[in-house]
Amino acid sequence: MGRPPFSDESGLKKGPWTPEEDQKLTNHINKHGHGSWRALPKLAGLNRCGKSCRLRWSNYLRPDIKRGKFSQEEEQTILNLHAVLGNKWSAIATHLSGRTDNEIKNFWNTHLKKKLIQMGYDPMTHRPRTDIFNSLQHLIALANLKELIENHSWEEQAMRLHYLQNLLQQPHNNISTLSAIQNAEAYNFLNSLKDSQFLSTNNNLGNHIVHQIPLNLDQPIQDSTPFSHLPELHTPSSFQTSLYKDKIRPQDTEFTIMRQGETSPTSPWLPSLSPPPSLVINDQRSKENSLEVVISPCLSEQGKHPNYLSQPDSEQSLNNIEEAPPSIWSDLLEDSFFQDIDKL
DNA sequence: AAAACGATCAACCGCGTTCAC
DNA sequence: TGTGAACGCGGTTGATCGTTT
Repeated sequence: MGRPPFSDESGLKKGPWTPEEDQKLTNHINKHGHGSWRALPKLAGLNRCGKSCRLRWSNYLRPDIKRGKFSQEEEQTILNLHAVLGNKWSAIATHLSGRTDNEIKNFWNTHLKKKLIQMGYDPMTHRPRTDIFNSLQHLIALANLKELIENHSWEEQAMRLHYLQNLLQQPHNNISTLSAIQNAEAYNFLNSLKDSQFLSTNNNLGNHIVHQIPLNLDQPIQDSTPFSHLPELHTPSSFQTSLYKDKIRPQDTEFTIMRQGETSPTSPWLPSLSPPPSLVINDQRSKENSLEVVISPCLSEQGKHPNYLSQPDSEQSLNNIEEAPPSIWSDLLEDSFFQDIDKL
């Protein structure tokens, strides 16, 4: 395995290490330590660069390296840590004695990532993949909405945006967390329009929207600023894009602020920090900035099954996604308005 | 039997950070 | 404070192995 030996222009050897080279490197480090990696090859009699020596030692020759398959417990630990740390392989490796960052990275890319994807989870967020990500073309179309709208009369623009608002302000009592997130995305999108140069340069349209905002929300409109009556939204930062800088959400759900790489209470890899949010997540704000992390292998709610990954197949989790109530996005995207966009 | 394909993983590369001067 | 060298990290590559057709 590896590449055939060859040299770079400086004459230093590259490619796979021979047993003789391994022996030289090991002997030298055992006697003198590695010291300066740059100086090491010369001192050890190796025709390699220091970087190559360091890598060979830290990933292969180090005496405390554990070899062989990852155990279930190690696998679970990696999942838990990745949910919190993201692709910080070296940080993850510090919690798995005998495993190198390279090994963990490879294991993640070849096994765990695929496993998560097959189970319907986004390997980066550790959350169920939403329709949003299956509708990339529609999102791209949304990004182009401004341009499209500018080609219509302002009355028509207002009508279409009003339609969007009506969809977004439907009651959410029975929606799942998943669709709540999707709705939040839709809200954020609309809100992004509010501050866009597009609306500020289309005063007629902006005023029209203000007057068209339905008054059936619990929270009254505080002022005449478009959308300002909508409550503050807390969404995972990993869901935020340039389109969604302002955070507006349906007010009957709340989200814990999460930084990139953090996991959510709904992550299957960590024990729930709160009751299962199958319908509504209530007041998670007290947990803001809480970085409490459970690293040990987690158990399911009942404490009987290790987790989703240990189930014989992933159909259950996939079915859960399929059974999620239709989101506002599907309504939005079925609208002829968006179908028109597709034709562009 | 052999070709095609996918999986695996050691090693390389480039970039950001740290440190010494 | 600025600069360059050294280091460390994450992403990517590509040869080899195993499986499927």
